[in-house]
Amino acid sequence: MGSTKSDEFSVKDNRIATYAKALAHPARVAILRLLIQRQACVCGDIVDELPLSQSTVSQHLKELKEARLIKGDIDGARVCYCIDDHEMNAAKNAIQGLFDSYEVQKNKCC
Amino acid sequence: MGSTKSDEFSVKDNRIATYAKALAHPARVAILRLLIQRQACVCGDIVDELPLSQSTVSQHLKELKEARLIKGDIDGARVCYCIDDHEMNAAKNAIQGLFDSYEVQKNKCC
DNA sequence: AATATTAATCGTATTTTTACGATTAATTAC
DNA sequence: GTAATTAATCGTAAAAATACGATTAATATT
Repeated sequence: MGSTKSDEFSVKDNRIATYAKALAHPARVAILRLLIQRQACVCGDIVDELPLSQSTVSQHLKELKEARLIKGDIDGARVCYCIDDHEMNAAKNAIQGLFDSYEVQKNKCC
Repeated sequence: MGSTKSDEFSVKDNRIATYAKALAHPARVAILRLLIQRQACVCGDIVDELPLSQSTVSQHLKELKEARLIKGDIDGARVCYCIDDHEMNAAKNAIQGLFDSYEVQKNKCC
């Protein structure tokens, strides 16, 4: 009890939910926005921009990495993060697909 | 400690996060999809379609209502749910806005 | 009026998320 | 080689989400 019954729902709905979950915290949205603006960004710079501790930012980065929306390139002691283009498009299409299906239904005049 | 530091982030990022959170569970995506397909749906019918108890579905409906993505019209003892068109568009635009800003940056050739 | 149906809410257990400080492992600078 | 920097991970506390059964309040049926 308490845990999510993911298996009971369609793969499609789970995919949308997973992508949405990655966007479901303002810190993670802010990180994505930062990476979009700057194309790429070293972890420390992200920490500097956010009102959160290094460890907390690292945790948010991990979640975005697990959702595959970003990837990190190791550059010596630093890690340079950037958007994962392929997965970002997949997320866009998955979420947009839901909104689009709404538009389609809406425009079926009755 | 433990709670989300919403105030520390922009209104824009919080709005995206809030809409995304509403979509961050497959049951809620399934509910939205159902309402899109059928235009409107009585609560009991939604319960019948989902592999969750009545109380759990009610809780998910509450969250979607709080995010304003759906609204419920009372019809006697029943409640008929449907998409809130205005807010659905707002959600679409907010989330799409993030993805679009990525597209724009990406196409700025360098 | 008594009973049945419907959907929200309450209470509760469990899990997950959020957040931080401390530690660790690795690279870099001295 | 030692010290400093960097970022991930560990441990932990607090909060929020998920799920369900039981109860409640309201309408509908008999």
